Amino acid sequence: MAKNESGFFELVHEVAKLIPYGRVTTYGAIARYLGTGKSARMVGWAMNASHANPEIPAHRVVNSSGLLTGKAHFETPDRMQELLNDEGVLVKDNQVQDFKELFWDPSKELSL
DNA sequence: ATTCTGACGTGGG
DNA sequence: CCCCACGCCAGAA
Repeated sequence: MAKNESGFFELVHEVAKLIPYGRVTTYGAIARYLGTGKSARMVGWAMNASHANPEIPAHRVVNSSGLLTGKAHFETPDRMQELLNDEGVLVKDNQVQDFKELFWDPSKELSL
């Protein structure tokens, strides 16, 4: 693993796997951490490949608003909220409660 | 090479 | 609060 995969996914996947239990992050935060900057779309897109990597908690990745935008891409639309709820992350109307507190910024946490 | 599409982000009306 | 447009860049057809 960690064999310098030139693939953009690999970078996103590794960061996603670093997301602590019961925490959430945003596409933009990951994109920023990778240096992609504004290309937050690429992050979400890379998450599409996460289907091949069950170790990647895509449910912990939400948009800047804390909305479960990618829930539609899960096995079932309710699966994402279900998983988050199981981790202690309260979700209401596709929106993460206390998102600000649960927000885990890689470029910030990993930078310490 | 060209075109299109995105699980986004930010800003403006 | 809602809707629209632009930027951004990597990969697939």
